[in-house]
Amino acid sequence: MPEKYRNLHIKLTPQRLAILSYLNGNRTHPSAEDIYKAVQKQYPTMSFATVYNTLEALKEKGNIRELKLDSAKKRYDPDNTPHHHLICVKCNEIVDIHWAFELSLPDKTVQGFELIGNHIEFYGICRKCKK
Amino acid sequence: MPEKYRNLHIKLTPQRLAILSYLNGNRTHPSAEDIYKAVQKQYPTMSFATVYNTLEALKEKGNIRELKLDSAKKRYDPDNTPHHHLICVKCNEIVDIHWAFELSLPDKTVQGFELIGNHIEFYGICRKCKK
DNA sequence: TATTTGACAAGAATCATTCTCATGTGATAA
DNA sequence: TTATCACATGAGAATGATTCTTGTCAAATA
Repeated sequence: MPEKYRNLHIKLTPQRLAILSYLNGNRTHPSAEDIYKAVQKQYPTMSFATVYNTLEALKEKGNIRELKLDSAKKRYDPDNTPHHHLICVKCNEIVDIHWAFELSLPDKTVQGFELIGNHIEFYGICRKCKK
Repeated sequence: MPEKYRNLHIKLTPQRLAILSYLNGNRTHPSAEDIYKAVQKQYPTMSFATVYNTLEALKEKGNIRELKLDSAKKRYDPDNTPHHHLICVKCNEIVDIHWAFELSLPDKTVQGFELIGNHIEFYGICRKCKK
């Protein structure tokens, strides 16, 4: 069992390990379907229920982030260090932006909200789609 | 016909005017269903097709923005001036943040993307949900 | 007037996601 | 060891937002 999964405190079944192994180091920000298809090669009986249940558990533990950048489907990011995203408006490719910004807000603009965090979406056209 | 709709260049039917009138000045970032319910009071035969068609047309003309902040459904913002959003992680209330930020990126981080724009999501807990 | 164009509305279709439920399995208690 | 419990799995049904289809209608134009 990889060191990084030690503190997950969820039952690590073979299916869950396969999902974790697919996510580990993955920079493609896969959807549930991407994960399902990939893991199904190894576990032909894998069901979407298991994929979604596992993603939900990982999300709760803070191991992955759910992205709303793609309006057609949720996508997941296994990199839980703070970072932002750049998305191609044509093909929906997502790349990570590891660059810090100072984003403080004047009190009067937050209307009594207790601020928790932020996330920047950059929009653009990727190299492939420009051609 | 209100001045601001002059340059829309779409056919302004009664149904569309009702939708525009509901959106005009609306700061609640309504979903398609919110719009449907509101306009249905005036036009009982209103259908979702008309709501979605109209929203699509308005989006194309740059009159409204489609928001992806709420993963359960698309929400629409009739304010087309540049601004960011603050969303309550509990009730999904969205408020506008009219505050400008300098968000330039070093070339090496954009991986050949042609940058178009950006949008910041601030997360927090609203006054009501804090109680 | 005849024709064309595009909007409307009802409902069907699609599709991502969630739910249900029967079954299985590993851990723990007796 | 055996019984019980908690929870994961998987097949498929259900849900619900959005999109599509199709027939009808009305305004605009020739």
